[in-house]
Amino acid sequence: MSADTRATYARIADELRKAILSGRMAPGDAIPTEHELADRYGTSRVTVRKALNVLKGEQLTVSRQGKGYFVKKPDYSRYVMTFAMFKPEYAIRYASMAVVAAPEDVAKALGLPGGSDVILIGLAVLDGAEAVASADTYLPYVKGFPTIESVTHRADYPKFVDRKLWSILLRCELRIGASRLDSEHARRMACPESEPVIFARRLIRTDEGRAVGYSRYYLREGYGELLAESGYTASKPFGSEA
Amino acid sequence: MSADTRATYARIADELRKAILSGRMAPGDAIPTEHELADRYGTSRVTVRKALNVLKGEQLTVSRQGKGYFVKKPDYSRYVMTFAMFKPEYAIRYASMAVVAAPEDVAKALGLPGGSDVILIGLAVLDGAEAVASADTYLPYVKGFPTIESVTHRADYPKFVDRKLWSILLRCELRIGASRLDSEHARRMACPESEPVIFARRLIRTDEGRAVGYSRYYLREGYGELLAESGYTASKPFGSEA
DNA sequence: GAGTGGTCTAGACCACCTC
DNA sequence: AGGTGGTCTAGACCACTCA
Repeated sequence: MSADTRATYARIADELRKAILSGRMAPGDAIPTEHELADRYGTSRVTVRKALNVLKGEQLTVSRQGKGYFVKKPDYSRYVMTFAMFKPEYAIRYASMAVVAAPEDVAKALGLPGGSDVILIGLAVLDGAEAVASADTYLPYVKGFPTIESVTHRADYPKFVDRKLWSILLRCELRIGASRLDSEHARRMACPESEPVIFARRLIRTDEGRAVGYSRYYLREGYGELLAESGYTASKPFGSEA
Repeated sequence: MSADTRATYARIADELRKAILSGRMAPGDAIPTEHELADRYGTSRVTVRKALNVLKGEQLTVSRQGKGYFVKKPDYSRYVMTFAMFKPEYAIRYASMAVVAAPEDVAKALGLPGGSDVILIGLAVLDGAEAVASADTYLPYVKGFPTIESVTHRADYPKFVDRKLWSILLRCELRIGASRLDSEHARRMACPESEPVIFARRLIRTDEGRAVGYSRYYLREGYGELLAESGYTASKPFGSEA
């Protein structure tokens, strides 16, 4: 009786979503067929499909041709994490900026012959006066391409990358481990050596697999924790609306 | 001239995707209008919309009503990570299983009064003979609900949760830091004390925010690294197909 | 063969943006 | 006012599954 301004597909999706999230429909359960939902809501099959696709985008359902739609089993082992390294509240102090011979692990990660020239950008992340993180970024040294100067104007390396220098299709791999702080980075951050830190390495590659950047990160306790989220909330940011 | 068995919308999506990923269309660029694409491919607007929604689900485009579709700026600071703790190639050895008074951090995380009874499940993860990880899981002790016995039959806690004991709507938060191994867990894993480890804490909550589980994880170097991925590949698992 | 989801059409009207 | 995307219809045919 009340004026319902919402779209029909959104109403259908809302009611099904509520039934799933409340547990009224459990993982594996069949969802009413498209025809039945179309009849029940007095709408067309296309509209019902749109509602069901919204739920599919939210990772709540799956469909199998010839069988039907089913409530999906959630995957609590998949997490969404944000890692930007340079939080806005922190400052950056450059420690080194040079063309150097690539260390062995760097050459291997970047797929370069041992000892190739690479650009090294070393920096510390400061929370006030205290250094809470340290990073070494290595870029393949290609004449005339990403110059040191262009990099220095973009403290945040991935943002620099976004500026169409490379195509949109980049993939980042982040490997997270724990380590003791070595003497070089302890000195850079002026903190006790052998302190336990998060040791993360990020490899940036193009879609063809060519490595275009490699970074080592050392995160002290003061930097904060890496926060990852799973479950329904995690799927939302990637979900489609239609 | 060749028989094209693919669906029309898939072909349109493929060509647009290629244009975006190759850099031919850059972030911020406008995508041809629905009408233009419909004309160009000799198909209906509905089919074109389906193709565009596929790309939207892949996080490659955004649409703004009244304006058009645009190539989206990628977000390389969002990562997708898998963390299941119990890899199939590893074995599990239980170290303790008891009802205990909740330690302070556990009580706080679970939102219980200090000293409340909680179920503690301590275990080590074994790679052959060597312990590579250790976990302490705490569950609120509710009479007759998740009993110790039911938990022991499900080494993997989230899987146990999936069995409809709680609704599908759970959220996991994983906080990742680095720490030194304390004496208790060093003893449990029979390894040197003060070894640097990944120290992760996972909090599981219902959609209403009620905490239903809290775990502390200690991951040694031998456990392996946590791998997180970003970029186009990362958005795929969550993308919608329509 | 009956029922299911997957694809597709040729229109329609609305909401929003820009000029 | 004209163009854009957002919603929706009432059908159609195809591909797949299962009895």
